[in-house]
Amino acid sequence: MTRTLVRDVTMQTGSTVTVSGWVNSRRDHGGLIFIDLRDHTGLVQLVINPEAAAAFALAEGVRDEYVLSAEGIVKERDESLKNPHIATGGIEIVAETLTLLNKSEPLPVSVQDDGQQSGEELRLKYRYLDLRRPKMQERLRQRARMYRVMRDYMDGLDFTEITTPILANSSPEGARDFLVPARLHPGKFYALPQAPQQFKQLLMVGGVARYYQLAAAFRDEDSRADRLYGEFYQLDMEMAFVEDGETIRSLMEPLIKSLVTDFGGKKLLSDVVPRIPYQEAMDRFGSDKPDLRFGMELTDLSDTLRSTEFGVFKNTLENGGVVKAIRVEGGAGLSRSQIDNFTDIAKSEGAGGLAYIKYENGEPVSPIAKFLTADELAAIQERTGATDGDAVFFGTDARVTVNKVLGRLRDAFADHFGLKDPSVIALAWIVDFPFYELDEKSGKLDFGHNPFSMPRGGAAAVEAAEDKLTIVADQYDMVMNGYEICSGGVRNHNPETLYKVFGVLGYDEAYVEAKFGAMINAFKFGAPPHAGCAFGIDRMFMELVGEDNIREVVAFPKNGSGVDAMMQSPSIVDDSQLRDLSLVIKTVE
RNA sequence: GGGCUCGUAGUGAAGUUGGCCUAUCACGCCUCCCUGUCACGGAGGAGAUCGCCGGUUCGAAUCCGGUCGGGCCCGCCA
Repeated sequence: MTRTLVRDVTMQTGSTVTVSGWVNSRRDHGGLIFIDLRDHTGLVQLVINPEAAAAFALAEGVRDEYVLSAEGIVKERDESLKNPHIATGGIEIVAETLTLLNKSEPLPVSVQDDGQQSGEELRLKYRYLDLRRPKMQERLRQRARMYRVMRDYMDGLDFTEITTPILANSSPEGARDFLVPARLHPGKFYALPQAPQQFKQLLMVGGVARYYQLAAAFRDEDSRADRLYGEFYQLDMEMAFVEDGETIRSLMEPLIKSLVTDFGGKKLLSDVVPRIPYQEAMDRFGSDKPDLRFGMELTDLSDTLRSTEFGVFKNTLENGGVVKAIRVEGGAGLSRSQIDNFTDIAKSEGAGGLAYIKYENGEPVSPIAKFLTADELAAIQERTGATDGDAVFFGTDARVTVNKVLGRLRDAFADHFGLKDPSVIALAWIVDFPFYELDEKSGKLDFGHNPFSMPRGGAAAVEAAEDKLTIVADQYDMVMNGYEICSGGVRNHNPETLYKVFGVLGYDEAYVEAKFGAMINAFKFGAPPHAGCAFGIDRMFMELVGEDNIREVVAFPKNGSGVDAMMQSPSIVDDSQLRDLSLVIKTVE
């Protein structure tokens, strides 16, 4: 007995077929029973007449989500009975035999897309039921298609997919590791890789030249709406004999564009993907991952207001801070309580408050207007381009704080005014990240992004720079609608330069060798220059299919506190397992 | 670690300025009726110690304190 898929049933009109699936719904008319049977290809209506006595008797006891097999003749429906809303609505199967393959208790969550959707907590606990929903089925298939597009593209460019170890080593930089106790080496641990970074660089030394991988990455950091707890997937790639990031960017860009348009069916804001230096992005958008679907660029008014007598601005400017502004079109219509909400957002990012000017009936209306001269008010309006109906919001503080505050507000205003067109994807490369940055708390110099990237100009430039903060790395992120979807860089393949960049932070050669022995060693044996990057697949997919929660695009995600509500992991293990691992559990404060 | 927020039948919601709440509605569930439905329809029924603990009060789903769990955010995280 061969089974026919529901989507193919129409082609079998007039023949006898066998279909199998779940009872999507049952409509019992007393002397006639309809069952909508669902498989992974769609729905089809079974008609069960009393003449098929055994089938009819069984159908009377059938409930939603029972698993059935049905054999019967595919019959074209009378015109008046056709249902244009479903793909198989032109036909129905007149069942001759029904076989009950399995029963089902009433479901704790809905498996229909429409109507009430259960809370996420329940959906995750019963994920196997949630996955029956057509939308979730489609997500899983779409994701597989995206994998295929990426693999086809990389294979076509002669890249080789290589799987790197999951049992790897703890890395001192970056996120918190997941540790795995090593049974054969009591007291020692593997770590799950935060990224295949070191392995892929070693592949370059190994002569692979063009590597990629759809790689699992593991990080034990708290989750967010756009950040999974624990594990996620990257399109990780690396390429030898590349000395500038532009080579990588222009190599990967067509793939992403095609994912946006061909795969995602979205419009690109611009076919030219801008390259925006990090500092410029911070100054113009207040973010290193700006959403470019809308404008609202920040205006620096520090020079304009250099001689103001308004105390708040004056003090900040005298202390080396800045005054910047953001013009919000239509912002004059914001209510007091709405502005209070934006003020709270500003404060959460470190602002003391949120000054603003509304432009109504040709007049600047503002609590601070009386502290500003007419010339200053005119200059503010001219510089920001504000017109009637707009509002201008000010940030005044140290430059980094102001950028952060206004960047966050820019995003919040865009949400409020609905400026994020879901059918449009705006891409950008953020380039030239600072190699070093100042740690805010300690005030000490630290690596900005990744210590393994090449400082522009190499060791000589590091040596020569008086202010180490001015050293730039050939390091780049790709941004998609305000989400960072890729990070990469030209790597430092030179042992001497590696020692140098660590030396600036006070680490000696012995430290570097202890921490990154394999890589340093490898680099002594003819390491080619190389560069690469890694795209966050889950996050990219989420944006392409228009979800705003990343758990929606993963089959079995953990919840926000790292618990798999379905499998109940993590869990307690047997004492014998701990003994094997030479471990004793002792809870510490 | 911190901030905000949510927790009411199987599911989704209403009620939350204390009292006609003996907690409302929809879906689902159970029983019965129904031969053209496709959100089938009709009649009836069951199902909730309002997350948990404690307090205030004559009286608590409602107020207070604590606690547990979820979500969003900050920290953290390429």
